[in-house]
Amino acid sequence: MTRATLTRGQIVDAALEIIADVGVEKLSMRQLSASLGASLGATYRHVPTKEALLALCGRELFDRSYRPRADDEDPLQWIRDEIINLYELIREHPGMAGYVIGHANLVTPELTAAVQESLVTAGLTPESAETARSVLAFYTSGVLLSNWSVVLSANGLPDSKAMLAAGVDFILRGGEPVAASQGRAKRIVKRRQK
Amino acid sequence: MTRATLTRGQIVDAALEIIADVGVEKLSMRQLSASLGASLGATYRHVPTKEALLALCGRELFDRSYRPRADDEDPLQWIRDEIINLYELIREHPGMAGYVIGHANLVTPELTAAVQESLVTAGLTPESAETARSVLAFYTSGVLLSNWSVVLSANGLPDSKAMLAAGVDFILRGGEPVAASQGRAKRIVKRRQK
DNA sequence: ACCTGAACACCGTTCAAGT
DNA sequence: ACCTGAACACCGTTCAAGT
Repeated sequence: MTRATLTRGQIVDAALEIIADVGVEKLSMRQLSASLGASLGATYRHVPTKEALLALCGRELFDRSYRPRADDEDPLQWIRDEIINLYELIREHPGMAGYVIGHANLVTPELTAAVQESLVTAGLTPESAETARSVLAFYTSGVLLSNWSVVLSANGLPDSKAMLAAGVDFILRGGEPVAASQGRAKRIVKRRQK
Repeated sequence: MTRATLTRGQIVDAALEIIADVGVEKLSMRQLSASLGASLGATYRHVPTKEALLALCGRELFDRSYRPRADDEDPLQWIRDEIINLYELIREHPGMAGYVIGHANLVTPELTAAVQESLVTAGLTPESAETARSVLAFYTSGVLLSNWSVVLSANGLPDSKAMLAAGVDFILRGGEPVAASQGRAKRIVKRRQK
């Protein structure tokens, strides 16, 4: 039987769904193809390799979690929300952290510029902002990749997001909270149009 | 043919050697067994699973890089040196970062205590020290896992260690260098006794 | 006890052959 | 053009059988 045209986007979305269900580790190209109602060869026509597909999935998660800063939005709060947004989205896709972070080209020039500008707007010198940017990026990467929630629950700590935010605050202003917590960060996840 | 008794330690060492050569990705239990002159089944008698073996390798790297702080040693400089030590050792074993970091139990209570004490000795309040500790841990994890050197060389930056140290300094004291650079960090790698 | 090596149940990837 | 599905060259893991 022949199939309606298969697309890269469909493959990425289907892969992310399986990953959300069972984790990256248990994703196979065969299962993925089956879930799309396609053959193994068909999938490979649109995606060169499994590794490449996972990189695409990583970028997709990154894109879904990114939200530009509104003009009237507190710059540090925006950074904090962005990090927490990405953190939650990745936690829903076990094992994806490495693919979101692994290849540096995921951090787009736009994002770099937006963070840099936010930090300067918040009062840091351009040089401090550059260092803070890289520290924030690596701190966030570390949090995403470590089995953070395990550590936390082992210590009986209540809220991983609060601790994540505390780390960001520490980096940004030496421990003073960025803002009185205005409820939790708005969670915005863009989904591909069907 | 029969073999002189195989040990877990030999297996871990042989695995790390292969990893240093070709990276984790290309390590197979068959190749590993062959390099030990043993059979596949023999290896599996001493190690329950490949994943478990890699966790052991991660811990071994961690142990090799750890060096307790001398009484007369500057505490912040010690932290900095420890991080750089681990960073270099991991870079020599491509793909191992995830296994060094992945499971939180690698960060032993001893290390946690040593870092905490060093930070307090350096003048931080116990509460700040706790936050700084977790920020440092995640920052370091992020650096280890990201393909940092790629980013750096792309930007034409000269010395990845200098940048790593700058990040640590930023966390520890807001950008002021921890110490006038006294040459590079002493590199101490313990190797298992043969 | 410890080891061997064949066997099992999978992988990712390719490619002739179909429509 | 796009898809099928068999085939290839591997995996990690197990386990009867040997010593």
